[in-house]
Amino acid sequence: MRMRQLLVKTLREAPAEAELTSHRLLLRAGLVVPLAAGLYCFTPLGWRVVRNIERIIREEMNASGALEVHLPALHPIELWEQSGRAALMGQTLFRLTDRKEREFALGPTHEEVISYLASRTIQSYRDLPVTLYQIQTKFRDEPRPRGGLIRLREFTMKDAYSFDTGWDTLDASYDAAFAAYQRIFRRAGVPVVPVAADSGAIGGKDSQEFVFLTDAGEDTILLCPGCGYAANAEKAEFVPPPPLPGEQAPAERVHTPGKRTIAEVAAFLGVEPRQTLKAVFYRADSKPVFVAIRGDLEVNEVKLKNALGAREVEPMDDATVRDLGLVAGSASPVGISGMPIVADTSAVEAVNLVGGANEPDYHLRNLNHGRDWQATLVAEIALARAGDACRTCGSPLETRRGIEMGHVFKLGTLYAEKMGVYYLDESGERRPCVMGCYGIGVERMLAAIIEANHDADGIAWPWEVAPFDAHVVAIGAGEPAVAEALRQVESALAAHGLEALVDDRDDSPGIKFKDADLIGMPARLTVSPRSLERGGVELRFRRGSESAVLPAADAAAAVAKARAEALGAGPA
RNA sequence: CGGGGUGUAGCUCAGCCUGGAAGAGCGCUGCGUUCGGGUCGCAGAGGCCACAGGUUCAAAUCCUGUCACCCCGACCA
Repeated sequence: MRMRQLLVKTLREAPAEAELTSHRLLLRAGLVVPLAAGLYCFTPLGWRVVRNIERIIREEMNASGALEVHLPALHPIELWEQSGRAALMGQTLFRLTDRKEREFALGPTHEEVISYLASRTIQSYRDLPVTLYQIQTKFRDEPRPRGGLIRLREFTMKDAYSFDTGWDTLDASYDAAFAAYQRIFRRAGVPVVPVAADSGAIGGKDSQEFVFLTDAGEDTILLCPGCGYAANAEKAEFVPPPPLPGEQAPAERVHTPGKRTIAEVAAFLGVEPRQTLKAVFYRADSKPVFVAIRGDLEVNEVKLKNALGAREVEPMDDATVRDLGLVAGSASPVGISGMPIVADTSAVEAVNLVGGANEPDYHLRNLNHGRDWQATLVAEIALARAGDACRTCGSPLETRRGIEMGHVFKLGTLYAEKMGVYYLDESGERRPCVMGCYGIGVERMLAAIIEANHDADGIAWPWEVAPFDAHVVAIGAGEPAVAEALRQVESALAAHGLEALVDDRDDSPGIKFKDADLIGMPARLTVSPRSLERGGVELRFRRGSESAVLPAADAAAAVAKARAEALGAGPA
C-alpha cells in the first residue's frame, strides 16, 4: 500500500483537547478524526487496527466454541420494558420513534435481543450449552464521554451470551469465556488483571473485570500484595482499622461552635476521626436514607445500593436536607425518624463516638449503637482505601487506577425468566436457561493498546494489531536504482505474506523517519542510494535500536522470522 | 446534572486588560532548492474571530444569553 493513497495525515502537534497519551497519539498518527463528543471517525489506517483487533477476538471466540451471530442495533422499546430495563437505563438509552409513532431504542447492550433470539431457537436441553456472540455497535448516551476512545457514546462491543441448563455447566461456559479473554488480551498486547467486580445495572452473581492498570484509568482497583486478591473499589472487601477499645460512657452534649466537618470536630474535641460518627444523606430510588458510618471511612455508594436493594442511589440535594430538618454538619442518627437508618458495621462496633446533636454548633460525646441510636439496617458499606487490611490475608491493600477492558459475569435465570428463554429437560420439565454474559470494548482496547505500547516517538504496535507489518521508507526514489530496489523489497515482503506501507511521499528523510516512528509499524525498511551502496536495504525494528543492511530478500525473511517469533511467543 | 476551563486559519497559539484595517509558526498549493532524523527560498490559497442579542460613531476586544468542546465527580466496554 502506497502511503499517498492511504490518506495518512499526521499531526506535528496534538489538538489541545487531547490529554491522554492514547488520545494524543490516535489524533497525531491520524487514526481517528473526532465528530462530536464521544463520536469518532476512523481513517483507513485506524480502521485496519480495529479490524485486526476484531480478527483476534473472532478467532479466540470461535476457538472457544462460541458461535457468531448478528443482532439489530435498533430495538423495539417493548423488549426493554419487558426486562424492566427501560426505566433502569434511564437517559443512557437513546430513544427514537418511527413514522408510525412506534418507539425504539438504539441498543446499549443486547441481553434483551439475544434472549429473544435464544427463546426462538433453544427448545431442549439437547440444544445446550451454547454461547452466542457478536461484534456490534452499541449506543449509550453517556453523561460524560471522555478520554478519546476510552468512553464513547457509539462504540463497538464484542458481546457474548452463554446459555446453560444449570449453574454447574454455566461455570464451564464462564471459564471458557474467561480463558478466551486472557488469550485475546495477550495477543493484542494489553496487560490485564482479572478483578472481582460489582455486576452493575445488568445484575447477576459472580462478576469479574479485566482491568488494564494505568494512571489514565477511571476506576480504582484494590490489590493485595500478600495473597493476590484484586477487586474493583466498589466491590473490594477489606477490614477497616479497628475501633479504639473502651467501656461505654454516658452521653454528653458539647458546644462545638462553627465545627462542621469530621476533621474540625475531631481536632476541636481532641479525638481521632475513627472516634467520630459520620452522617451522610442519600436518596435511594427517590426515598430519603440516613447513613451512619465511622468518621474515618467513606461511603461506598455501590455497596449501599446493593445493601438497600435499590436501583439508584444519589446524594441528597441540599433543599431536601433542609426540608427534612436534617442539620448538615451536626447530624447523627440519634432521634432520627421517618427514614431508614443504614449503618456501616464500623459505626455499630465502635464505642463512645462523637456525633452530631442534630442542632447547629452542638455535638454529642460517647454515642453507642443500641443505647443511643438504632440502625434499621447494618451492612458493610465502606469504601476500601490503600492501607486497609486484606480480608483474606491481612496484608495492607494497595490501590491502582485502571481501565475496564472486559467484563464477564454470571447472569443466572433473571433474563431467561423475564424474556422467556426456557428449555425442556430430560424429564420434560420446562426450565429457564442459566445465562452468562461477556463483553469487550473494541475501541477502548485500541486506546489501551496504544497506552501500553508507545514511547516518546510514537506508537509501537504489537505485530498482531499493527496496520501493516513493515514500513518501507524510500529515499531518493527518483533514482532508477532506488525505484528498482523498492520494487524488489515490496515483492520480497509480499512473498512472505507480509503487508507493507510504502512511504512514497516527496518529503525529506527526516519527515519520513519521524512519521514512521509515530505511526509505529513493527519493522522499518529503508531503501536509499546509501543503503544500496552498502548492499541492500536497511532493516530496523520499531522497538530496537540496532539496524542492519541486507539484500531485499534477506531483509524480508528477517521480518517474517521476527513476526513469527513474536506471534509464537505472544506480543513483546 | 454539580464544579472548573476553553472557543480567533486544517493544527498550536498571539491579539482582548486599555474598542479604531484579523496576525505568527506549522500544515496545504505552485516553482525552485535540498536529500539519512520534522531542509531552505520565493509566490499563493485559507478566517461570519462559536452563535444570538445589546452598548458604541466604531466590537475578536465591553455586557447579556445560548451552544459546542475539554477536564474533575455520579455511570459503563
